[in-house]
Amino acid sequence: MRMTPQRQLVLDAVHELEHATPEQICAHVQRGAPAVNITTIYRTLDLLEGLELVRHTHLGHGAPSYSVRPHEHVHLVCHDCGEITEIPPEELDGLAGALRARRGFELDPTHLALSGRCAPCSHIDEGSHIDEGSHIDEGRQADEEDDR
Amino acid sequence: MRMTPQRQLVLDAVHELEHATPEQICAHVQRGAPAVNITTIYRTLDLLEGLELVRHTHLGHGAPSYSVRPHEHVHLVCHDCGEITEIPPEELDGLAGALRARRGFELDPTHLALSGRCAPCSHIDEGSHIDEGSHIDEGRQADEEDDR
DNA sequence: ATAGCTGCAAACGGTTTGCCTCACA
DNA sequence: TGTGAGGCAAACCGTTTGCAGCTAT
Repeated sequence: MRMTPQRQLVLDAVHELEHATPEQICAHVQRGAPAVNITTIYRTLDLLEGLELVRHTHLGHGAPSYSVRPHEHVHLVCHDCGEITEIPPEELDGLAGALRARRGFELDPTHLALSGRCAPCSHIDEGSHIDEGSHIDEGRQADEEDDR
Repeated sequence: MRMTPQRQLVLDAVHELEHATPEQICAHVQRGAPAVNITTIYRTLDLLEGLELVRHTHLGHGAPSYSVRPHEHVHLVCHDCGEITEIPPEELDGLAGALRARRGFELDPTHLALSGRCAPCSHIDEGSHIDEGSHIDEGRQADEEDDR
């Protein structure tokens, strides 16, 4: 395997962006090297994943999110506002131990996100819609077209 | 809203199939009513989900899986062989309580699957590849093209 | 010369959209 | 008669494939 410029660029992009979809990585790479094709992004991500340099996480809907390998954590996705929170994998140790003991299942908590509602969204609902969307900013919204 | 024949058929299919993708539901419905279009399946699933009659779970890759609402459980997906195991949501009560207490996050454990390796796959690996793919049957495999 | 990497275009699976028609309250 | 449901075709996003040309060995 050769570490070509394209491959280095993709790896750099994954490092810089943290939690980026292939499309976002592509856009980032193309800012410096417009000729790079999205096909190459996909092929390279596959390759880097095989080398255990990066890994991807499914956040629920749409495209997976890539991050660099040593940087592992569990993702909590709010399905109201789309906010993503990271927590250390150790918080799932109890569950992981139980699953291993009870059914021999080796949990890999970083590969799939956990879904639910973040604190602000839970509170909004308790107080019967105080101010719809108050803490939701432009960046990424999950209103109607939420998930799926 | 009217409970049209198509809608009833989709709801029936979700009941009968349990954990079916929209495409599978469509195929099932079309066995009895070939004219029903996949568009209708999607629209109806959306609708039934809004009515809280069904819900979908992301099993990681590809299409989500729909099941009837009261029948809830957590899914464990093996990313070696693709096997799906169901466990009662109560097994995550400890984790859910911790997330709620520590960060106000209301976990919805049925919406996203948990990923890892099932017991047989873990054992294969411990014994350094005794018989590659021994317990894996034709139905659904996850070898190379596994996830993503 | 030959392998491997890349770009391009086309296909793909899953899903959504627009539009036109139809049935029914 | 007007509203909403369904069918169809086309668009869409995310991803993969085939193939041809290039490049470093």
